[in-house]
Amino acid sequence: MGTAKAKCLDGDACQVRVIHLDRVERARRETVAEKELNWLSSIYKVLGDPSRLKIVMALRNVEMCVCDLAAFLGLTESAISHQLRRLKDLALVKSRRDGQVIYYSLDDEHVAELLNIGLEHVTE
Amino acid sequence: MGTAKAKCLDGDACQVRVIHLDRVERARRETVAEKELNWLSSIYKVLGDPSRLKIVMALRNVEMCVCDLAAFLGLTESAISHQLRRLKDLALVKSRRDGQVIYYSLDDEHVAELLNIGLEHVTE
DNA sequence: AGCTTATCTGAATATATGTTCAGATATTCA
DNA sequence: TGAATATCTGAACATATATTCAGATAAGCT
Repeated sequence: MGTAKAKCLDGDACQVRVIHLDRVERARRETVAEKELNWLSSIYKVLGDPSRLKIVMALRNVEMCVCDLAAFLGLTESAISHQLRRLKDLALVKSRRDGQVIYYSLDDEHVAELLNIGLEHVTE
Repeated sequence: MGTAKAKCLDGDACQVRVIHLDRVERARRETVAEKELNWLSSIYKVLGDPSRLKIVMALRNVEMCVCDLAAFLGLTESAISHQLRRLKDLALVKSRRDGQVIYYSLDDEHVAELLNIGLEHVTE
């Protein structure tokens, strides 16, 4: 460790500079699988929009339908529907039909926990 | 509750349709403060990019410098630097200078916890 | 002081994304 | 069946964003 001179990777081309080869190799060994990492990042990304986050935060407490959420957020029902689909595609939200009305709620305990940890961080 | 007829909000204009006024009002009462919600969503957003998530995942285990991370991710050092600044602005990552080298690591226990909960969700 | 290394910065570009609009689908009730 | 309600869908547009490139800053070494 310390200030080892730059080393090369990737065989011939050799354009990559590395100071701590051991750390890079360790990171490579212990890295999360690409597939899971992409999945996880898409989950964070979907929560990384104020409208969607407001939706899931509301759904922590009450089951709601599209037009309730539209009234709550002050957005078009169409906009809400688009966002709910993204949340549903990632299995953060589930839906239940009762007649013409479709009720949305959180899909999973993990989701609520993810939100709670985040809230803790933000509210100290 | 049930199938109450559409009601109006926002006074005169009356363009907002609501099925469950009680739920909307409850959501309004229990909602997270706008400021904290925006902050939290920006934290999720910054983790919602595969490159940045890979960076913080690596930093869970080892302190690393810019060019180590560049080698690990296969990206330009400039790109890494840009991303590290975003992570630092949100206090997810902190830095420590040792000579010419600047070492980056996670700033907070909450961050690691946030990542671990996410990983649990993704890896079952 | 110069030279090298490590990191940062700002402009530029190509891509992704949130919302709106207009219209389609699905369900209920008369 | 037809009308009304609730939700969905796809195109379009304006905005945000990740990366690259060229050059700037900061620290160590001779």
